[in-house]
Amino acid sequence: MSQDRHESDSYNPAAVERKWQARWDEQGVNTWTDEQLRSARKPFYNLMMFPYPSAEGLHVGNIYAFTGADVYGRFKRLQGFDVFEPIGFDAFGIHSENFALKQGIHPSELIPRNVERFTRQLRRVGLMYDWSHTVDTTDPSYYRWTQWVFLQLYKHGLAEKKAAPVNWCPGCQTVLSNEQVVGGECERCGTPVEMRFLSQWFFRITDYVERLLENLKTLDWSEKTLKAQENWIGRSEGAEIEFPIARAKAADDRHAPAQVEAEKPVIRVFTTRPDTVFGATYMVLAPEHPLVDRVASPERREAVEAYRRQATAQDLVTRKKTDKTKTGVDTGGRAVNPATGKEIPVWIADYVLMEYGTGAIMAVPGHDERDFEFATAFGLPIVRVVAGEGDDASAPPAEACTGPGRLVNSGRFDGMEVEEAKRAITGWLAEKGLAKARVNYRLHDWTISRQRYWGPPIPILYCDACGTVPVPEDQLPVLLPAIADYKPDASGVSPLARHEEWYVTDCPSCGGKARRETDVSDTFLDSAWYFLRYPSANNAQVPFDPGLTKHWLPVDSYIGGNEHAVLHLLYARFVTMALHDMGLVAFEEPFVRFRAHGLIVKDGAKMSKSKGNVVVPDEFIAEWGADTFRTYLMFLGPYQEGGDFQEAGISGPYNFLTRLWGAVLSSVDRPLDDAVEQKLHATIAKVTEDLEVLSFNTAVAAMMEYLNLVRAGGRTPERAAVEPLVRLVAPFAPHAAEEMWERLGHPDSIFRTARWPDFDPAKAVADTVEFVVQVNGKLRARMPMPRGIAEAAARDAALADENVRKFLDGKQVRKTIFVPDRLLNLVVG
RNA sequence: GCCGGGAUGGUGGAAUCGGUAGACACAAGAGACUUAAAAUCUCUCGGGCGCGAGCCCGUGCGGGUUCGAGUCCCGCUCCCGGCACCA
Repeated sequence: MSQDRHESDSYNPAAVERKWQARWDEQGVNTWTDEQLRSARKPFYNLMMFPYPSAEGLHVGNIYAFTGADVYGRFKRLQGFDVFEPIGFDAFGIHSENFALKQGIHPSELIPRNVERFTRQLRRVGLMYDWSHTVDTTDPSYYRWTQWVFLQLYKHGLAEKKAAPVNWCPGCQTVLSNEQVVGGECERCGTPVEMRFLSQWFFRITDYVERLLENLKTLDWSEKTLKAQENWIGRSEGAEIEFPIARAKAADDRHAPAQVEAEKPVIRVFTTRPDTVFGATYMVLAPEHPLVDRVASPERREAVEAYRRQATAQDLVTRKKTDKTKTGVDTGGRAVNPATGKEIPVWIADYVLMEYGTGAIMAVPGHDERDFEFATAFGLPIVRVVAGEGDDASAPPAEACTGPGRLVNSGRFDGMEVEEAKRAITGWLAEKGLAKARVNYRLHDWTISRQRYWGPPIPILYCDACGTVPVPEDQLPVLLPAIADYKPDASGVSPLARHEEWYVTDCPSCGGKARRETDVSDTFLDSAWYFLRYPSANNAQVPFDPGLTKHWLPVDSYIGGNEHAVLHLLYARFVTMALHDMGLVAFEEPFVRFRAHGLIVKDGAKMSKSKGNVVVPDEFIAEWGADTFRTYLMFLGPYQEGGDFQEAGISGPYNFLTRLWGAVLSSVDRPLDDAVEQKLHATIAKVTEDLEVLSFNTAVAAMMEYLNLVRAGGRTPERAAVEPLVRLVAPFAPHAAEEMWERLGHPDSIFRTARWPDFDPAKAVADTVEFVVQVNGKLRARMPMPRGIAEAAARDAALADENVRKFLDGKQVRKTIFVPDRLLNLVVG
């Protein structure tokens, strides 16, 4: 007798899941051939952020994120879309390298091991991935094209090498992007970041800043993600104003008169408050400002130098602390306030940052808190130039006064309101050539050089004869050599710079000796274009096939963590926009819709090794099955807010699936009960609406509620009652749904043959409603009423109710509020 | 400091075009079935009063608008996330 029959009628998750995962693989249920990708009728690109394959393995947070995205993808598939759901590994980067160093295992050995483990875990969860279209950023067949992307940006003038102040992490011994510096510390290792001047490759993301900001309005993204991007870009409107230097140093004039003539002896400042220029009583330059030497008077030079040394030696954490006592020194130099014509002193102080604006400010102590604090500490003059309601125009403010008001002590602008004065004063100074309206951004160009080993080498050569030469595209990839001594050092150059046999090569242009760029590129470049690669993952000829790209992109739905709101998402947008301008892709924005999922916490705290509250998913899946685990994760809270992982709670979804299983197996062919039919339609409607907006927890609740009715009192369920429920539950518990689907007599996979159930809105509502009667807004009676009951009839029934009459107390009903099918409110007294 | 999001039973959370607060689930308690256990099914489950019908109170705090407020407005407190000596 064939043992292929079902041994048992009780729900055995492990057996069911093993069976269906094997069958999906055998039959290619989730994979696409390139031919199929080309001919798909209703393409739907369902993307989730690919993981970094850490040695710890997949954690609950990953599974939570992926399951939500997968539930949505499966839902779309059942709705008839051709869903492409790929996955890959973001395996380059400092994270991986640091871990490899710690373990003493070479990353080229460690990473494949981690990838393998991740793959095994992901498969166990039953995600609908197309395992025939994966990417691994460390594979030469992938990073070849990452290097290609670099070259495209280079060719279009968007990549340039320049000496610049950079964030240097002494811990990781590499340069970091501003995005990777969190509170003055390295995002990876927490070491305080120092400022260094190094020659680095930059991408000119600031060329795109206005579009990156403007396009945000067109995106269907989570509000918090949009806001984070907006904050990060940090646009502020104001003016650039010139303050002529009053006393240029005599020494300079003597030694380099021509240069002095060429340079305008002015200090430029950026301000968002040009209206307060009459109140600028001194100026401050950042200690690193190039004009410091020029303005400093000979007798102050020593003090200035001393302060400068002290300020630059300081790490950026301390330097950027708001609550720090203000320090600074007078340079002895003076500048002219272009509004008042008066000479004012020029100071240097570390509260002015070289990297923002022009690195110099006009200080208006009367109307800026920092300037006020500084002026108070050093006895500099404070003048009021804006007076609010009840302010004394003649007296200097007792604290920085930043509110609205009208101008005073500002000559012809007196009496003008602040906003108007901003425009008027900028215009007035502009006429004299001393100012212009300017927009300033917090966003800086993207430093992509990394003095590390574990990344794609930057595809650039330096030739004595030809200068900077891009590696010809047909010579890509520039392979990352296998070296044993990949540990970084304090030299400021990459470990690759220790390998002459690698970096010395022939110049492709003149044939002479050339030297390779020894830095590798930032990991964020790897992930800034991976979504373009997936459909073309098996094409070795091009980075992304134009036809497939046109057919499948932009991405229809993208789901990931909000920790990437400003890093990955901004870079991906920039790269896409640049490729669009090169005519390589048809769209500017890569992700039409993005939703940030919430965080899974344990006992109210973020899971972390040090707290010892990390939940290892494997054990739960082994104990309860992937279907229960998935359903539980989706049920525990609103997906976009995350929730608390409580072990006890998992039995709820398990019971639900078990009860559903029992209902399916015991179901009989019998016409649907009226009440069940109504609830069925209502449930389909609810689940459909909820899944579209990722409200997974309420969708699960609706299904539970429906099953409770179907099984109420131990009644035998109708087949027609449970069959649609199997389809509704399939996105959450795909394996169990397949098995139940099969036992209901369907030979092929539910995801291939079944359609998402339709509902009839007319049948989704009950014939009888529970009608509420209020007296003066307080609930006094509930009564079953036929749907659509008229106000008059409802009123008659209400007035007949004993309790209602009691509260009416014989008084005149002054007013009646009638909400159809809901309530009647009688207002008396 | 600025910008988002939030605060609802013992617990996770439902319900916001203003209209029955606490769906669904966990935990707890009681019961049915069973030799027993598991499984399954039924009931109770915000606080107080009442034999009961029912009544009063209750969605972080204080006001307000409204026939009616968890939901809207004003003023606070606390928590989470982003930005921050950004000129």
